[in-house]
Amino acid sequence: MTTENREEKEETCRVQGLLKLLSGKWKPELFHLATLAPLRFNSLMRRLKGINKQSLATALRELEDAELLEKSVISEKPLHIEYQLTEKGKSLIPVFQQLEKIM
Amino acid sequence: MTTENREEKEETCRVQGLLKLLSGKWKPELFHLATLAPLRFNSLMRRLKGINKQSLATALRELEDAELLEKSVISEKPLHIEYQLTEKGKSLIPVFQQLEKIM
DNA sequence: GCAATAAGTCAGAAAAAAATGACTACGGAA
DNA sequence: TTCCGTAGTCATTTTTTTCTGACTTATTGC
Repeated sequence: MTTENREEKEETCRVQGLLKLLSGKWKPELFHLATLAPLRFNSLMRRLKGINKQSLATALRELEDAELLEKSVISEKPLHIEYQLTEKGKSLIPVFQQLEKIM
Repeated sequence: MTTENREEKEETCRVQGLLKLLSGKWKPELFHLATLAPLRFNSLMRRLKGINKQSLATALRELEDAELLEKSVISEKPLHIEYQLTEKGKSLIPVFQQLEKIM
């Protein structure tokens, strides 16, 4: 069996979607912040230095659509919205920790 | 301590570089193929359907620069080049396996 | 009622990533 | 010496992503 032949067992990469979802200029850090505490839009605008509303809104929506984050309306003094990790989102935390060890 | 206050312990995301490296249109699948067997340029051109030389060359160089892949000249019949995972590259395999479970 | 805070949307511009097509360089076979 | 396979590079175009600035909607404080 030559090295060339060994390459035959083709199979599409299933990780692609998740990597695409978590990549880009802001999403890795956004996800990381989400692992620490619930998040609010304007707070994120301040903490992700240099981001703009459009990009933040898009990133949040994509993570929400993928069910890694969920949105909830908090009925406190200034009525506001919080984003937090779903169970699926939390299941990614150990993966991130492993990645940190490798780098 | 309010939810807002809890967000204060800022810390940059260390995973960003690796996610950036492994994302993009072709790199996840390229890396995945690399986990299966050593790879050659023209074989990859055929297997990554729709890719072009430029993009493949760039992806390979980036993974090589990050020391996830290494290049070696094989002195066989038609002298050629093989790309294979480094030890650092191999350490990513279990991470990918974990990601696959989550999806 | 008027301004401020909170959480956005939208259209267009700029920047970054990916694709195209032509070209290069080397070794081996005919 | 000419052609083929292998492994690319380079300049330019196209596509995708990100940014900018103006505008929106709802709630709250004065």
